[in-house]
Amino acid sequence: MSSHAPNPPSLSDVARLAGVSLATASRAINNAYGVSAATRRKVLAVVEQLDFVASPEAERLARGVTGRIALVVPHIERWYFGEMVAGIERELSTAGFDVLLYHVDGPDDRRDFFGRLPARRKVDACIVVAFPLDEDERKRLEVMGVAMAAAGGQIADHPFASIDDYAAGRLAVDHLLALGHRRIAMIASCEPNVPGWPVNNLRTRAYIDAMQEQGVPTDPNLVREIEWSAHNADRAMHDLLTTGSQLTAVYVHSDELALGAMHALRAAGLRVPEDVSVVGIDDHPIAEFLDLTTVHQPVREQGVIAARIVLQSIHGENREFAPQSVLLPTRLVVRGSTAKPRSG
Amino acid sequence: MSSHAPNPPSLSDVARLAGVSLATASRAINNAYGVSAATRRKVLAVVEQLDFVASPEAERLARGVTGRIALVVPHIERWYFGEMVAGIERELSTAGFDVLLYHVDGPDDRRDFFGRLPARRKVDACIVVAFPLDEDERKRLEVMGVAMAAAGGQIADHPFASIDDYAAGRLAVDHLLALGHRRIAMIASCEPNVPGWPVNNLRTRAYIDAMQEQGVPTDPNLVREIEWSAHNADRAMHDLLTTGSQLTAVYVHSDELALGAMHALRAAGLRVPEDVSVVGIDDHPIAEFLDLTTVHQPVREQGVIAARIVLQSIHGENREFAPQSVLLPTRLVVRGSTAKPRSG
DNA sequence: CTGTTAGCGCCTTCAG
DNA sequence: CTGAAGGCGCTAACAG
Repeated sequence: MSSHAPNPPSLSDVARLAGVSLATASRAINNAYGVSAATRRKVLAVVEQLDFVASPEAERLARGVTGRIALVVPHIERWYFGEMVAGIERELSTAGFDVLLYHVDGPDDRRDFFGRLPARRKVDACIVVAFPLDEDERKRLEVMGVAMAAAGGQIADHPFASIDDYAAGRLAVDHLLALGHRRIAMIASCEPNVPGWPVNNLRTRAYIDAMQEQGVPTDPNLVREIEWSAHNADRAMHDLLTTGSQLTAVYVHSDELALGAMHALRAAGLRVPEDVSVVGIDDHPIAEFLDLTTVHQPVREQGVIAARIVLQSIHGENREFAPQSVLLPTRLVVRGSTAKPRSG
Repeated sequence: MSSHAPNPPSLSDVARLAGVSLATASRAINNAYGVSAATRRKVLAVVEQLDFVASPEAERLARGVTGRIALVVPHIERWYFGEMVAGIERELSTAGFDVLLYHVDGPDDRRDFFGRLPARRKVDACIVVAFPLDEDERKRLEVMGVAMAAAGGQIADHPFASIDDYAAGRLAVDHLLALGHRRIAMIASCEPNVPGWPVNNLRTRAYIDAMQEQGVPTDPNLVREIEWSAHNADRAMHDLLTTGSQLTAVYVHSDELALGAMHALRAAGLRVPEDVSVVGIDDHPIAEFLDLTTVHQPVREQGVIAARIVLQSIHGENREFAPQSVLLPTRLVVRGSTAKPRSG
């Protein structure tokens, strides 16, 4: 409990004060076999007294592992990502690992991160959160040469924890269809510069399939693709409305985008759900207070599982043993933003 | 670009292949003085070829610094905290530091973190984000013996970057008062178990002072203190309404709480701002879409400045040189949730 | 300008 | 059960 401004006590201090050798002190502290109970007690007493903590640098240099795991995450200010990080951090720190945070947001960050790979040689594993990577970026990650997992997404053939975005999308669109809607618009989000990101494809394909299965022709005039932001969703909704497409419902790729869409609806003097039904995806905490019908996904859990996956592959490195990927379930949460179409 | 599964190349590999000594290789790589251009080129070529990266453990063991900074943050899933982290991370990584993330949420996390101090000996400095600490926790933090700064709050006499919560509160309440409101309710948030946390005091005191200056008696029936959550705000608003306190406006300590309050208002069949005006604090991204009048605070900037503060104190450790704390400005953002009182 | 020599603080055979 | 000695990979004087 004493504050040591000058030099932290070293193992040799402990050894000297306890009257044993360095080796013995080390063994006692690490609970290794072959130390008498009395000796260990003596050493630990000194540790306590000196408030000794081993230098991780030295410890790890000698041992050859870092005890750290890199967490690569974009948009950390958004609920989804923060929630994911919360789950991951808890699991990792409980397992005794430290989390090295790499926030990769804009294209510059991105180029910098994958170019320099600042986490290289600093971690035992790496978790990438819902991050669409291009081919080059994936290759760069591999040169880190450590275990890897994806949370809320999928990267090459690495193990992952995520949801089935297609199923989630179907839940939302099928709900609208079941209510009797036919003129259903979609506001789809797409990552800039990464056209192939699966999430979008799947949530979009769910829409297309669901409509077709009901024999409803999908009308390009009812679809808008935007870069993720409530502003863009607001504008897209406004656009959809003025284009005069006679929609009775709108399926939005996420709740925060739905917020933007609802704003545009209100601005246009339309009521939800009387005039237009709205359904989102995520079950973001605000959804409840917006009375928004949405598809719930367990976010924190995805983080927890991704963390367990890398922990597993760190520990089982030697044996041939591939961790299992996990797809978590989603469920429709019906609130007040959806209803039967007026003229339905 | 080659992936090295077996053993990463070491400095001695580089030295051998370049035909120089370890020391020279090290100097060439670290841009130290006293290396001929030709030699350096040769060494760097080998570095490139081998895709060599120095072992941070060894580097730091030898150098005596860690190149890491601890970030202690609660509630990372909330916008405010995520935004703060984004600002801090960017600044630190640009300066070449790695960020060790410690998410401290519930009481258990808390006890664990301050008990074990997992960051001890692992970092050169520590940034604490808007975290109310009790006396014991602050003392524990000191034993880490490194530079420290607070972002969005204040800790003992450490330098900090935050806003003037009193001024922010005044901006909100004075606005309501100026519109003619007199029956103004307040929904105040308080951290559990930390009654003395300044933020709440200041935002609350702003309310009290503002009312008194206008000669409006503050009525305890118009005030509710809750633990931070939109749910609690919802309930508090409901309670305020049913208590029959004849309020015409409500001042809420933050935008996310205002969302809950607005939900209760809507549920009660009341309209904003026709029946009740609502004002929040933060200028959370959703505020715009809720058409919520609020007080803007620069969150990311607070993070950036806190980061600069610790960087400064790391570099200026030797000289007597205390970094300056910073109070960032806030401003009222008037939207559609506030208006003159009906009977005003 | 470059090579040699000690450590940095701890873990880990290998003897005793 | 315990001590002595070497080494993890790199940096930093100190000589040449």
